[in-house]
Amino acid sequence: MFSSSANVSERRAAPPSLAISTVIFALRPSATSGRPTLWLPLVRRIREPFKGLWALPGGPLSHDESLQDAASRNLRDTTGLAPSYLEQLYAFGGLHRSPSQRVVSIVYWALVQPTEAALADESENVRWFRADRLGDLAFDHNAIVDYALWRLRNKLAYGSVAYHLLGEYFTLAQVREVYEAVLDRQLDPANFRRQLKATPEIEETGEYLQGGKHRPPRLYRYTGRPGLDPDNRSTP
Amino acid sequence: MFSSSANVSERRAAPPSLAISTVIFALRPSATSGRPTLWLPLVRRIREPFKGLWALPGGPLSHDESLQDAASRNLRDTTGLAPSYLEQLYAFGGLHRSPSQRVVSIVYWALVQPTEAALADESENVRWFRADRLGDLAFDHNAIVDYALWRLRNKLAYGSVAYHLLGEYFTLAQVREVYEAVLDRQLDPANFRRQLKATPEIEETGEYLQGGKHRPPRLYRYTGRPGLDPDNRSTP
DNA sequence: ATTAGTTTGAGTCAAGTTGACTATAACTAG
DNA sequence: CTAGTTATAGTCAACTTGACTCAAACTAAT
Repeated sequence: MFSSSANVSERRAAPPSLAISTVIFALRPSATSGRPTLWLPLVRRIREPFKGLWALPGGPLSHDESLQDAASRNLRDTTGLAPSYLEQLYAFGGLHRSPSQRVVSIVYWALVQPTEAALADESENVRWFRADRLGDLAFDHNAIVDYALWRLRNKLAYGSVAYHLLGEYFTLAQVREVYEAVLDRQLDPANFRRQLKATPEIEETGEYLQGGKHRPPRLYRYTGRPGLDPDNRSTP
Repeated sequence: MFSSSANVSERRAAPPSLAISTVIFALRPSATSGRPTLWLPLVRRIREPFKGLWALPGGPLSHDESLQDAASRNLRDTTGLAPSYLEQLYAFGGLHRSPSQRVVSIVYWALVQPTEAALADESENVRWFRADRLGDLAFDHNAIVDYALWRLRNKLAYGSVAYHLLGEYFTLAQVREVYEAVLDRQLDPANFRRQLKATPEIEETGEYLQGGKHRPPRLYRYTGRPGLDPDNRSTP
């Protein structure tokens, strides 16, 4: 370990250190509108640099775990959550990301289902924030979150990722609400439903969602595997 | 540095080491058909592990260069080339990628123009191979090349990347040949040309390519920036 | 000079997709 | 029983895509 007071020659001599961080997205009802919105958990820095500021959950890579396992553990340690989707985002390795020491961060992004997200740990030093109202984060973490959001929007348009923000059963309107929250624009209900019904990975169940105030919508299920990055390729 | 004979306890104690590698694509005429085909340069391993096998160009990350700079230097050192396109591919960090030591490799992929590629260094220990006929490579490099190919095909379909495999001026038929080489299927010339003419980043020049055996085709130019990953976002 | 061969480049047509919109069905709250 | 609201189906015009035809422009061979 290197202290934050490492001088220049120490810094030059040190090999770049390697860390894993994760951007964790979940849907929570907005405080104002009640509609689902994107939220993510951050942890407060308890030491320099950036002491007191909020940052992405992360930590060093231990020698006996893969990158994805490290991200997964990291997520469980800080929030108590198990992700329903986990993918590598990017390796950030700029020279001046941390003032004290050269750090290369391999960042993952994750989606968790709302049932899980509801029972997530929250404390003095772990808190959930709306993804569009984060304030200034430590290091380059604002840029990282921006990129993760861009990726999420992209994957969403591509098609396969929305369901991992929902539970096992969902209505087509709920899927549309996910799209509307993430893309931040309204979508035509009828046209959206037509597209979803055309994708074979969405299976109609016999069930209906009861207890609503209006006509009960049919429940659907997602059948289909995510993976296309190297770590997920072998599992069909 | 750790020797390949490091014992188990040394291995457990060592922090994972960090390396940069690059998958470099260029177009060269096929020996048989003469049509453009994808080729990439590999370097021969001169020490264990995998001594004698071919591997992707790569090396350690030095403390004073960014990840992208390291990939770029690495490319220049082994092949003498400057890339016209360079993007991060993935960070590979499986536990058993190297038998002797835990290595995390941040891999970039690059495209070089054929004029450059023609004067690339080639030697006993640096040689170009057809991307579809590589044989067994060192480490997990076959999987890495497969993933890079998958990414290339994807980006191609997305639209912006084909021109970086060509020179500054090109005919629409040359662009089609790039697509045919990378996607490995024939495309209808008339429909393909219609699509290209609809993309605003392709600009008609007044020039024609002379010296062909048939009707001289018009020359075009690509105007448009690549970047969408974090390292290239600020440059508009 | 003429013709055959080849590639460029424009256009047509049917099939499929998308966005805007209308209409009906099925439920709840009063 | 009625008004309000959401679910779900359907229509129609605009646009996109793939298969195909055809003329234009050049070279090479007769």
